[in-house]
Amino acid sequence: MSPSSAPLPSPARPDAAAGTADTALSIGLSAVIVAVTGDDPKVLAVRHGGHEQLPSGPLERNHRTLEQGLRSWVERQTHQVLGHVEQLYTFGDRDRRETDGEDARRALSVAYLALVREARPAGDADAAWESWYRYFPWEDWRDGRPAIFDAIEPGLRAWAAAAPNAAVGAMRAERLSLAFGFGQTRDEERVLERYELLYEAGMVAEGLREHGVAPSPERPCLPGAEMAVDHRRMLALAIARLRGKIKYRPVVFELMPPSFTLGQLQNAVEALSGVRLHKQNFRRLIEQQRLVEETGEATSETGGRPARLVRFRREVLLERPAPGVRLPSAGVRR
Amino acid sequence: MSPSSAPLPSPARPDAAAGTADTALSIGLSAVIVAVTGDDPKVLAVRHGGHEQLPSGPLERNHRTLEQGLRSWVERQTHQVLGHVEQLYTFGDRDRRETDGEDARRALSVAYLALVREARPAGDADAAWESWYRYFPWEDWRDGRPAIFDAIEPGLRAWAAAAPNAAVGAMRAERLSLAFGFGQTRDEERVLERYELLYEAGMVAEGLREHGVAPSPERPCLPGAEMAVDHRRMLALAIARLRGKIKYRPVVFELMPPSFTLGQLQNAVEALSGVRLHKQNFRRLIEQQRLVEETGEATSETGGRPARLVRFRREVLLERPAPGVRLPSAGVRR
DNA sequence: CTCCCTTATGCTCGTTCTGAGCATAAATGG
DNA sequence: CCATTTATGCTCAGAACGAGCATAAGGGAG
Repeated sequence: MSPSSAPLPSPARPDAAAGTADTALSIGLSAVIVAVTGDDPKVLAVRHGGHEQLPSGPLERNHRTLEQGLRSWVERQTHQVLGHVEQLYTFGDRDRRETDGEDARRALSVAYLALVREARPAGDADAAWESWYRYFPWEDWRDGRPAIFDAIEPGLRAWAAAAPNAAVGAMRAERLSLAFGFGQTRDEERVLERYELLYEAGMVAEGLREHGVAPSPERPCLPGAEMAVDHRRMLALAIARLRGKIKYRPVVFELMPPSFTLGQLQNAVEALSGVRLHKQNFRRLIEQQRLVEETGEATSETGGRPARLVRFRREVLLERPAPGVRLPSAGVRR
Repeated sequence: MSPSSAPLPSPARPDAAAGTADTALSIGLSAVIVAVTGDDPKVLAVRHGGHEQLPSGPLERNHRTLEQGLRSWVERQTHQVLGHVEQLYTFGDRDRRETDGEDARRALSVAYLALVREARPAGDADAAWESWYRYFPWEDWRDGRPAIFDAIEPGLRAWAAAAPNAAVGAMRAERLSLAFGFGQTRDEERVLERYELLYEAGMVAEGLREHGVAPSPERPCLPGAEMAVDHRRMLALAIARLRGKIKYRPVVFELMPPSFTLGQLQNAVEALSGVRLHKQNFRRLIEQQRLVEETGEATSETGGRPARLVRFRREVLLERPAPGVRLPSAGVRR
C-alpha cells in the first residue's frame, strides 16, 4: 500500500489525551499443535527448563506474517511442519511480562491452533506429544464422570461459599453452574471457562503461582500437569475452539490419515470432544451428509470384522454450507 | 472463523535473513461496534481525514489490558460506552505499516467486536452510525439477490479465467464457488472470504490501493464505501463472526432493548444475517427454546395488531448448553 | 362505520432428523 | 467350533423443521 493514500488509523483527536505509546514490548507467538493417535488427542509440548510449554518464540523482523513466524519457530523447535493453522487469541495483559519493575516489557502473545495429520516421533528430544487430558483430566468424560470431580466439585463450592459477599457468591455459583453444569447439562465446549474457574479458585498450580495462595484441604490443588506462564490457558482455549468447530466445519479430517475407517473417525471425534457417541447414529450422520467416500479397500487392523476404508469427500465443502460432525449423542455405552 | 489462510497478496520483499527481534512496532486497537436500529445493522464509523475508519488507537503503557485500552480509545473518540466485547483477530503482516524503508515499523493490530444496545446519536461529530451494508452491498439478501451481483459475478469469473495457469484458475473457481455459492447454496457467514476474493480480484477500492491495478470494464470497482487501511476487512470479519455466533449463542439479545416484540427480534436477526426468515417458524423456535418470557405488556407501535412485549430469559443460559437463534429458513416472503 | 392494509398469533401437516435399540456379519484367538 | 470384538444394516417413535392456512386486532382511507 502506498503510504500517502493509506494513512494508518490514528486517533481522531490525537491531542485529546496523554499516554505514551508502549514501545517496550515483545510479541510472542505460541502454537497449540494438535494430532490424534488412536484414542488420544495429542498436543506437542516442549520441555524446557522448569515447566512444559508450547512451542513458541518471539516475532522477528524477518517474519513476513505472524503465521509465518509461528511456522518458523515451530519447525525450529520441533521439526514439525504445520498444516492447517488458525489464530486463536492474543493475550496482552500488562501484568503478563517477563520482568517486574519500571522498565517492564509488556509481553503480548498471539496464540495459534494447528492441526497435523500424524504424531511423528517429534524430532527434537525436548519436544514430545502428550495427551491433552494429562493437563485437563477433568475434560475426559469418555468413561463417564471422571473421578477427579470428587475433588473438584466440593472445592469449587467451597470457593463460591467463601465469597466476600452474597452478590459475588451468587455470581460465582452461577458461573460454576454455567461452566460445569452441576445438576443440569454439561457443555463440553466450555473448557476455558472451567479452567479459569479452577484458576481463580486456586485449584490449579498456575493460579497459586499467580496469587501466592496456598492450597487448602477444601480446595486442593488438582492433579493435571501444569505448564509455563499461561500456556495451559492457551491449550484450554484451543480445545474449546476445536470442540466447537468440529461440529460445523469438517476439521476432524485435517487430523485423519488419507484413508481411515468410520470407527477410527469416531475415535478421533470422541477423543477431541471427550464424550462417547452412539456408533450407529454417528455413521448414519457421516454417511448421509456424504462427508466420506469409499476407497474400495478394507482393513482388519481394527480388531473384529474388517472395516471399509473411506476418505474425506472434499467436494462436500462446495455442496453444503456448514458440513461438520454434529455429535449425535452421548452415553457411555456404544 | 478466521481469515482464510491465503493472505492478501502483498509485494514480495527481499528477505534479509537476520533474526533480530522486532522492536520497532506499534500495537493498534480497533473496534467494530455494532448496534441494530429497526431494520438496519449499524456500525460506528469515524470520519477522519480521507477515509472512514473504525474507532481505534494505539495500545498505551497505562492500559492494563488490551480490552481496556480499546474501551478507553472508543470512549475518547465516540463517547460510546461498550457492553459485550470480544476479540476478533490480530493482524500483523509486515507490510502493514506506516512507512517504507529500513526503519519501517510493523503495525500489529488487534481487532475487537463490540455489541451495544442502542444507537445513540454518536456524541462526537466525527463519529456516525452507518448501515454495514453501505460497505458490503452484496451481503444484504433480505430482498433477494442484490442487483450488484450482475457486476460481481461476471467480474469474478473473468478474474478466475484470467489466472496465469490452469491450476490457479481451478483454485480460484473453487474459492468463488465456496464463497459465493454460485449455482449451489450460499453461506451467509462467508463474508470475509467474499471480501477477500473481491479484494484480490481488484474489485474493491482497497485492492486497487494495494496493487495499483486499474479497474477494467470486466472487473469494475464495485459500489460500496471504502475504509482506511484494512478496516473494511475487519468489518467483514466481524460480520462473519456475528452471523455465525448468533446461531449458537444468544448474542442478539445484547443488541435488543430490555423489552421488545418478537417481530423486532426477527428484524434484528434478519438485519444481521442478511436473509429473511419464515415468521411463524421463527417465533416457534424462540418460544419453544424458551429464550424469552412475557413482560405482560404490549405495544402497537409496530403497525398492525399490537404485539406482546417480551424480554430475554437469562436463565436459559444455565439450562441449555448452546441456546441460539438457529435460522429456521429463508425465502423472501414472510 | 366499514373496508382494507398491516402485523401478530395460532395451528396443522407432511418430511426430515435424532435418539435408542435390535439384529446380523465377519474377522480373531482360544 | 465358540466366544469375543468390531462393523454394518435396519427399525421405530418422538422431536424438529419447512411451508402454509387461518384468524385476530390494530390504524387509516373512504
